[in-house]
Amino acid sequence: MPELAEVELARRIWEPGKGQEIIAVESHPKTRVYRDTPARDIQGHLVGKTMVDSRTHGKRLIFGFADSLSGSSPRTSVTYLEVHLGMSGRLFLADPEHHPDKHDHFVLRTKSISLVYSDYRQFGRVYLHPPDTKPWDALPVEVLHTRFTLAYLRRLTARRKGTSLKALLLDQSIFPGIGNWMADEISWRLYRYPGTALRELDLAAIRQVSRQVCRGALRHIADKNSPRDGTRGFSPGSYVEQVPPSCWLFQHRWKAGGSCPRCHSTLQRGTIATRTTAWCPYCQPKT
DNA sequence: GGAGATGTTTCAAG
DNA sequence: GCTTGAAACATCTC
Repeated sequence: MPELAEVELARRIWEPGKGQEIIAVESHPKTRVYRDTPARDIQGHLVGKTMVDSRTHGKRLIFGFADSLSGSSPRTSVTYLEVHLGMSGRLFLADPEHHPDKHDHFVLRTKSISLVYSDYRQFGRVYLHPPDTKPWDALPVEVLHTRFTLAYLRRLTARRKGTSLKALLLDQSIFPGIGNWMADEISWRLYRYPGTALRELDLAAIRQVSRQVCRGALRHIADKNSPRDGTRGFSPGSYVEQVPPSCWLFQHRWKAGGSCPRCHSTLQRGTIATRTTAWCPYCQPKT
């Protein structure tokens, strides 16, 4: 479920773990989320370390852990744990004695709280990067980064002229962090049918609107403090509740008989680029 | 009981 | 060699 802004919200939920020493790691080692990094590796590398960093990159959550500092000892190396939430993953806080339920794959214990990673569908995954490798160095430029220029985008899409707008926006190597609902939102704001081939589209407009939507989504969680008692995690799309209803397609797309917030035409639904897609037949006509 | 779900990877086909 | 699309993954909700 999580896209760009929800991933940022998840990061904030674990934020109270920063500066705290991990005294134990509990895991269900056989679940699929450990298909890249075995649970025992994570256990071996994180116990006794302190969380010193947390950030997001697209849909990826990256938490840095270093040896707990004592006195004047020099800065030690940082090991990064990366979490991808897949479709149904979530992070939440629990009390130090939290008893993991069957879908809580991963519990980092500190003296005062437990940091829990839960994912019932197990499409998510965790990676432990070798010490001092910065995972984001190898990741595509983020949509809101200054290096996400038109020239950069042109270079990446040079051979993709036949691909649909929807498929393009969902390509994480080009638009990291954009997911299904954001892709529909961007298409709607561009007044283009999501199945339109890239050769018929204006890449500068795609760049501009995708940045708008990313910025807008992040802005609406900016004022939210990370929940101190965040034991319930977050619900999908919870942050968009504050968006004026008339301004976002998102608010309407799943309602039965949902209508376009601009022209009030009944939204259409179908599968484009293998994903459920909603669009307005009047504002986004097939060409 | 059946369909569908806000994601990614793999593989086959074009 | 590149792009595209379907299937698979595992479980819950409607």
